[in-house]
Amino acid sequence: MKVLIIEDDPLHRSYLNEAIRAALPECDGVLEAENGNTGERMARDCKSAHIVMDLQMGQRNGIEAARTIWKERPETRILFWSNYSDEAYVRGVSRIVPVGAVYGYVLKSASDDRLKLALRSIFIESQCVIDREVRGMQQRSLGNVNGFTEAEYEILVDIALGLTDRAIAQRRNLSVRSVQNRLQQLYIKLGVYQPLGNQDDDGRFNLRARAVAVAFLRKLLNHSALERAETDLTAWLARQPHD
Amino acid sequence: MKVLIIEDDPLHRSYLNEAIRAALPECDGVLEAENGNTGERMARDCKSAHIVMDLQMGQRNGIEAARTIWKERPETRILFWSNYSDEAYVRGVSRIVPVGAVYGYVLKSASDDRLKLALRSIFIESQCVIDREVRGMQQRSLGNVNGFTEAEYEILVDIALGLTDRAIAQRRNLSVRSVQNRLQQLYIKLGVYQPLGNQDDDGRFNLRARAVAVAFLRKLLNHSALERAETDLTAWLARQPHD
DNA sequence: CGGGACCCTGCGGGATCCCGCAGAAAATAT
DNA sequence: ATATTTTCTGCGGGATCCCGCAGGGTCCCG
Repeated sequence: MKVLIIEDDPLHRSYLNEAIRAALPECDGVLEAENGNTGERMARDCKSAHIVMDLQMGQRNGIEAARTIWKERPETRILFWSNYSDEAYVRGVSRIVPVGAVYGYVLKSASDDRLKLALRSIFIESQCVIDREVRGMQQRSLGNVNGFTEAEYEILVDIALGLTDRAIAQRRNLSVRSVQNRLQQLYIKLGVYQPLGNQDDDGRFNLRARAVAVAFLRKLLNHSALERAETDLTAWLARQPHD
Repeated sequence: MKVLIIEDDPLHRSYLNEAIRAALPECDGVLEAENGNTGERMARDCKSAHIVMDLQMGQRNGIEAARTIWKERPETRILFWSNYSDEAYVRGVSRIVPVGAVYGYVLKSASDDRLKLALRSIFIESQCVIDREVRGMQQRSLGNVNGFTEAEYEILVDIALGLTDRAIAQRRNLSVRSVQNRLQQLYIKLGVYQPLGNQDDDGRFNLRARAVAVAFLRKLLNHSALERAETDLTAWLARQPHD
């Protein structure tokens, strides 16, 4: 059994290495990659079915890497070890995890023991381990009390990218009016909507831009989510016949 | 001589601690704080004039902390030790550094020796040390070849917050038309401007929203910059007589 | 002093956005 | 199968945005 570490911070990498050797004596080899690209390649080459990786790396995003790795071998077990529990990350992960896959999500702030326990649970006992904090957010997010539909999230990303209503309609196969309906939904859920009576702060905010701002502040969006969306968008634009 | 570490990652904290002891044998005490708030307090209490801190901490942003620390004692020497060289960070730092202050900015990816050298330069020899990569960005940014004016950056932040033209005009004491002029400048510099002939991708993008997206992708803006701007904004809103 | 470079400002118009209203279509419940 | 809810859609109008055009300041230079 081999374990692959994908993590760009050398300190964290060596810490992980040590933790893995301590927690998994049956492991006979720990490999290290310092970014998503080489991580993917090494996963492919050495057929390691056990991976620990950081989200948020400079070169190539952890989620991107995980997606392609899982696409090639869905039975791979991945433990995400991240600094943050941004909704953007959690959503990004749950979007790509294959059905029935074993994975984990623990925060770097977790204790030593917790990490080791997670390692054993996932790699030995085939059991998912999601950090309590992350799990809580997941519940809130998907259990639709104040959570965002896939449709709403999608349109949020679209306006964050700077698309017009018309472009979004085209992309999502909707009428312009429907796009605007969804936007209204979004504005309401983000608490940005302005009932007409409000004289105080009326007209101060451009709803569209404001929605993106609060989404960022709430960490519903973050840099890597935006980056991912941007590459998706350019791919779509390229496929598009020029009007 | 005492040194104060402000850094939320325990691994990095202990690494720093070790590096400081090794590089500065004349140092007779290393203190640690795990977020900006306690960092500020400790800086105030123990009158340490030598600080090493991370930007990007969960609790309270490094830049915020540095600002208040420098406001209280401008002669404090601060070494910023950060993962990234986002333009938003660099700009944020250079905005708050007092005239004549000694400070440094080195990336976490720098070698051991580089860090130790920086520590000695700043704390012993009173010399500023800016990482080459950061310095490069600073030049490009301020030497106005493709760099952004303070005015342009300001209006970028304003639209990122979701303000309307009118609100911006009010806030910055300008006419609406002037705001729009600056926006046009911004659009051009961000490479978002659409000359009218372009039939291909004409009308796909909402310039205002697109500008914000591009700024984020280029790391001209990031979460902490936005957060800072948001608190400034709410302060201004509170000061504002209701219409 | 006149010319030039720059920024601020008003005007006007076309494009876009925001959204209430109301009917059609689809999904869901009873 | 019918009722109810949800979603999609067109229409229309007011607000906002985007920006060309032109006039008015300020500052600098010859």
